[in-house]
Amino acid sequence: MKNSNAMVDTAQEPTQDTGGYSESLVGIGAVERDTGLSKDTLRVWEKRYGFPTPARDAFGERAYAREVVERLRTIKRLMDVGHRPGKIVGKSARELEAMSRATDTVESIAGAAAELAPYLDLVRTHQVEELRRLMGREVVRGGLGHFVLRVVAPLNVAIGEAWMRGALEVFEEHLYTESLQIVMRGAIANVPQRPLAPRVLLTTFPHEQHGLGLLMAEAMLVLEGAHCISLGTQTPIHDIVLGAKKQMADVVALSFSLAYPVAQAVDGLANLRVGLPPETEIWAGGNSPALARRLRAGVRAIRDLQQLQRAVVDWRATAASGQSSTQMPPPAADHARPPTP
Amino acid sequence: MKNSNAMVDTAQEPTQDTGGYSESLVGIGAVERDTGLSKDTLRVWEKRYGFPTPARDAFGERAYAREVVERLRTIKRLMDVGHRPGKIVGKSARELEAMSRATDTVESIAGAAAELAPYLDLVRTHQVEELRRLMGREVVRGGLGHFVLRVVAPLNVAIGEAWMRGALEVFEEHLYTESLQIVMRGAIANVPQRPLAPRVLLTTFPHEQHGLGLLMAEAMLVLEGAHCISLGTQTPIHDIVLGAKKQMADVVALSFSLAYPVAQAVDGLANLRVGLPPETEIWAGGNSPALARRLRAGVRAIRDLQQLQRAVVDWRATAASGQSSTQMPPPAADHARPPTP
DNA sequence: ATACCAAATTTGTCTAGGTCAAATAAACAG
DNA sequence: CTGTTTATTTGACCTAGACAAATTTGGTAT
Repeated sequence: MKNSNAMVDTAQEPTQDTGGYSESLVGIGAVERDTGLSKDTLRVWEKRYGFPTPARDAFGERAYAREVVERLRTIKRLMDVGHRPGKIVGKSARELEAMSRATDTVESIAGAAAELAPYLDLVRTHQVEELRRLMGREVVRGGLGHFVLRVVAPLNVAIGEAWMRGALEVFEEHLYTESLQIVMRGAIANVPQRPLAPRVLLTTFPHEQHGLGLLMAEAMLVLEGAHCISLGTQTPIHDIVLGAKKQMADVVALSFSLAYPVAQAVDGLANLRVGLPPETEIWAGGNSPALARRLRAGVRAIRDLQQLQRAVVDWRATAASGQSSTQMPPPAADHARPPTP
Repeated sequence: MKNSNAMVDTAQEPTQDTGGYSESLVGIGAVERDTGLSKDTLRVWEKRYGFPTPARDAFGERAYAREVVERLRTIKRLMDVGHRPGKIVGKSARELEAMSRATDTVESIAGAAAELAPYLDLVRTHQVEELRRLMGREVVRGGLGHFVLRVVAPLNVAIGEAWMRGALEVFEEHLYTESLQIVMRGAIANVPQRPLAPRVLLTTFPHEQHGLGLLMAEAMLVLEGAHCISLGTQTPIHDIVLGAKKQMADVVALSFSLAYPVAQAVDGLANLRVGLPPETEIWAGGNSPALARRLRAGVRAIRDLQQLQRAVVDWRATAASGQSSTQMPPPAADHARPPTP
């Protein structure tokens, strides 16, 4: 069969520091994966807006330049913030950048706390060990809850922003993610555990790449004393249903990243709802714009991490009448114990 | 725009336990997501093999029945193990099941060690806590190296097999993976760390879903006293190159699962080789058949985990003449310290 | 101004049928 | 039995058009 990524794999030049001119072109399939824009969409944009107008390789197949993919990503991001394709597809990189900055500043003001600078610096200088140590120290000092709410959440925003405007390499983002994951998993494991209600099954839908949201949610839930069962990322809906039943979960918690296709999220949630027994709640959190819309009945949108804790409290209040685990013991203290000080 | 999931949303009946006859039909987009078979593939199968032949909804669009999707999933599974579409697409559910079972027996004989039974039982009965505890205990008792080599490796084979023949639900496999990950990460973090040569950058190529191999490799490397920097899964090749340079890695270690497309692996390795400086070694491990072929010069195939440790020894022997870190200190002891006994 | 409804526009998913290189299997030669 | 052709299989990609749902626009009544 025709190699799905002939161009992707082979045409990719080393891009040496030798200011090399690199002619790397990628196929439509690769662009779909990288941008989240379907092949259909890419083709229809080409026809309607005249962009992108990729070169053609020897076989007459579309060959997109790197910068074009980059621009498409920017466009996708602007669309996620509410812009309409017709207005922005076709605009020059310069214009797009202007728009990005316009939106940025709005959020940056809110987010750009100076306290994050040390973390960002360490990421940019690839000081993994030091980064991990700094995070660990912060967990110990302020507690896991404090760490998640005041450090991780805003840091994620900052990192995401930096990545979007190209200020961060992919591998730097990977280093960050990996470090954070290690620290948080360690911290979660060290929260004194008592199996209390509700039983919460955590996971994401298929194709959701980002697992950090899940980890943050787990942290908050564990602190609240809930009993967490994480399936990791990318569980098919049918299996979420199965798992929830077998584990007798009271709640299924899902995480949706900004990039996750809205249609799939809405769709999936609807399917999940019909699949699960009515008494099993569904909590959906994350940055996805899908959660801004009002969701179908029986799905609760969790807009931020504090709300997640409130949801637990609510659940306990409601469940007090009719559930087996009627007791409402006080939540665990809001801090993790360090491994061995 | 046409709703990608009109049918999914609306036509899907509750599927209550009330033995209800449910007429739930799903659109082609949903099937693509659920099975991983592209729309193109589904349409071309329909034409060539006469299966699946979905009903059509009011708008003339394909509407697939639940059981059909299920059967497609089975077919996909068999294909992942090497069966060709032409031979199996169109076979009845009964025949497919027979094939699934046939594959087992061959491999089962090799793998089925009785010592794994306790683990498998716990997975099948969803005793996550207990599973985690059992694993943790084994780590403490026999050491991390022993755990990885004698338990995790064969267990992975057994689990993979069970999954293949449908004896394991997806969510059970997720539970297993998640538990194992927690235990191993914890154990790795507890190996006394001294930053020694070689510096090894660990990651996988894009689309590689399985991260366990990576974790196992990291465990062995850390035990050998190597300095590991993990980027997690799915790093674009270009970024692996960038990361390796910035981190001054001596070795880039990749993991390839059985399912990973052979062509992409070979291709990617070639690209990576030209991208990296010649003195940076590439070690490729995993179950992928791609590693059985002889690889291009400058890429070392790591066939099993012991060989990985040997590779480290070899590297040190070679590097002794010409590298900065010439010393060859004894590797760390082959066991992790329990968190707080 | 504000709320609400209807018409016009925008947008992306789907349909159909065709082409072709790469991967695999089969046939054949040494 | 091991290579080397040749044949077959397979899915990614292509063009071009149809159409429902979402969004915007325009108008009207409150």
